[in-house]
This record gives sequence, C-alpha cells and structure tokens, in this order.
Amino acid sequence: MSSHHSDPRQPVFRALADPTRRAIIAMLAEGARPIGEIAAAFEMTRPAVAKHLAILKEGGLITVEIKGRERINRLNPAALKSAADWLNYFDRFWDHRLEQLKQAVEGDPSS
Amino acid sequence: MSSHHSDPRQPVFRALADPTRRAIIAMLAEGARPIGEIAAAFEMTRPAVAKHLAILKEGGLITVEIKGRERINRLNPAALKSAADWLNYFDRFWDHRLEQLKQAVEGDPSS
DNA sequence: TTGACATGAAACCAAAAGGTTTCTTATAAA
DNA sequence: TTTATAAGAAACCTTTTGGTTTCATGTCAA
Repeated sequence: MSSHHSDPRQPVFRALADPTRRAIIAMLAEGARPIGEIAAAFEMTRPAVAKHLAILKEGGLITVEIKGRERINRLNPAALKSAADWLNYFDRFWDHRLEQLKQAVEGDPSS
Repeated sequence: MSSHHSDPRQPVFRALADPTRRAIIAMLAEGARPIGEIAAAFEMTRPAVAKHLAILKEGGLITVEIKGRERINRLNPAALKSAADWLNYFDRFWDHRLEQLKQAVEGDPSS
C-alpha cells in the first residue's frame, strides 16, 4: 500500500475531508435536492457549494439528474463503501466483537 | 449537522485525506516504528514525513513513545472509530445485511 | 415574448497543504 | 570525549483549496 501508485480511494477520501461536504452528504441522505436548496442551508455562496458538489461528483458520491432547469443531486451511498471498507479493516485492532460479526455475515448469504 | 460549529471528527477526516498518511497508518498497523524507518519507505524527506506524523497526532491516530533518541510512533486504532462510525451510518443505504448484524452485536454485550 | 429563476462558468484571491533545505539538539557508541 | 545517529525546528517555496464576485445561459411562467 505505497503512495507512489495512484490510490483509487483517493477521490473518495478527498471528498470526505471537508466538513461542508460531509454535511452535504448527510443532507442528501435524507433526499435528493437541487443545488439552490442545498446552498440555502449553508453560510456560503452557491458557486462555493457548486465546487463542493463537483468534488463529490469526482468521488462518485453523488449523481446529477437534469430535470428542466434544475439539477437534482442524488447521493450514491455505494461510493462510500470503499472508504468504509478501508477503515473497517482496522476494526480488528479496537473491537474484536464487530470483527466476529462481519465474518459471520460474510459466511451466511441467506440472512 | 451544519458546518459552522466545529466538527469533532474533522481532525480525523483531515488526517485520512492524504494517501501518504493512509499508507503510514497501514504501515503502523503492522507494528510501531520510529520516524526514520517510516521515512525510508517513502520517496520524500524525513521532515515531510514528520509533518504527516504531526497531523496524524492531531487526529489522535498515533501516539509517540520516547525511547532513548528514538521516538516510537504507535497506531491508535480506536481513533479511527469516529470516522468509521460516521461512514457506517450509510451502510443502511447500500447493504441491509450488515445493518442487521451490527444491531445484533450491539444488543449482545456478552459475545 | 418578456421577465424571473436555476444554474453554469470564469477570473480572481487568501490561506492552507505539502514539500524542500539548512541548522540545532540530544543520545549512543567508538 | 569525539563522532555518528535520530530527530526536532525554522524558513522558505509552489500548488491546491475554499471561497468570492461577475457574467452568461437555458428554462419556466405571466
């Protein structure tokens, strides 16, 4: 896991690095929204929010559906999985119980 | 979850944003190391690695044990939990099975 | 068809990030 | 007691980041 070959997780971790972007992710988890509605919830201009959305798009965390003059931004939660996977690898170092459960799930496709 | 009040998770997500720092985390998961040994594994100078270690310290992801003239950097995996928790909240949106398991774990402290 | 609205795009800016070199300090070892 | 080693600290530099303002464009609605 050296850093000199490009890390496919990088765009996701980069997107997660900013608190505004994490708040946008949390907001979109409750439902897809156009940029105007998102920008209204933050103390910054719409172009600033547009840049954050562009970075979220680069990470594959959101998709955009054009609907008339609106662009509906929709969360793509599956894109969070690569980051979650990386972090959850370290579960074994601080919570042995969770590790046991994950192994149980992976071994039981019928649940 | 607005961004105008400081997010306690921010130092952790910030630390995770850089690929070199994630590689350092992975390296320290295999065992604590002094900075010289870490720096030798990367194509950058030791002061550059020292800055990365400082950011990891700010996020509480590593602790330092002074041993003679060496500083042993040791991973503190528990600090990864806050980021993992945040991400795992979104599990429900892409993997219902894992969600079921986590609830089972939390409800059974004896395992 | 004219006006209002939702958005994109470009130019610009200050601060933060990520790196370097050089110098100093503390410990170990010959 | 010198000399080599491990590391911190400071100064500096370039690029990226996160924000702004201003302007252009496409679509809906009177």
